Amino acid sequence: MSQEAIPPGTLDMLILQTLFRGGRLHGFEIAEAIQERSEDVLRVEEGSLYPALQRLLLQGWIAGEWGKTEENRRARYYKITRAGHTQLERELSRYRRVSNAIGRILQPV
Amino acid sequence: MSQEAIPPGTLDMLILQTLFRGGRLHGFEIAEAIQERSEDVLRVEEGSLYPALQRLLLQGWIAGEWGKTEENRRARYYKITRAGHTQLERELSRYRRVSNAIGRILQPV
DNA sequence: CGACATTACATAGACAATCTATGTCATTAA
DNA sequence: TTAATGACATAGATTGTCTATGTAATGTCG
Repeated sequence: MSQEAIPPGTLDMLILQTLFRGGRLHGFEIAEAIQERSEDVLRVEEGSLYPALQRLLLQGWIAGEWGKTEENRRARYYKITRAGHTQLERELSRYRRVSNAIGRILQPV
Repeated sequence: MSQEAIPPGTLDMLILQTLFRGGRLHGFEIAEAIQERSEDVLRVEEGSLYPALQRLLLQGWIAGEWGKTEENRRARYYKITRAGHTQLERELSRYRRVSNAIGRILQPV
């Protein structure tokens, strides 16, 4: 089944939401979670994921710390911050607003 | 009320859908229709609109002809072609697919 | 009559955000 | 000891929107 790219402007929201739901995850797990919950429709490339995580760190919306996976590999674990949660709410409401607006344009008569 | 930009990747679909519904419209009317039906949430800038119309013309998805508005101004009137309608269907189904996938990620538990 | 706002189309360049391609390093498996 | 995999990372290409600007024609108002 053909996978789709993440629509520009939604990646940060999807990462924040995934961390909000998932608690403490490293990069790979975040990408996997997005792919799985989308039922394989969406796929996050690593070249999009890691720069996005850096942006979110820099904004203070997520916090990260180095650790080890169960398979004993180094990995950076992230969790969403209080400010990140506020930001998530902002992005969610903006997304819904736009989404509904597009829906009104698309809906027949 | 603050307006939002058109999400990247959706403008062509919105134009095609507007022409599908509206019949024969010129550029300005298309932009107005999108803004109105979105209840003023979305706004298409001219710098986005006209290049998009050129793309669609080039692809053969819309056809255009010069005419006069009711106020006697020159304007280019567009209508959607058969190929454009096929393309619209493609873009609609892709949009819904992605939209639903994002919905699954966002929905609580 | 002349200045100005408005309508409508158009283009160049800026900018944002994703992707592709590539690379590194460490661990586990063959 | 080599190969495959997991995990992170960056550079550069690409795409598509926006901002800013410009032209031209019509209608309006002092």
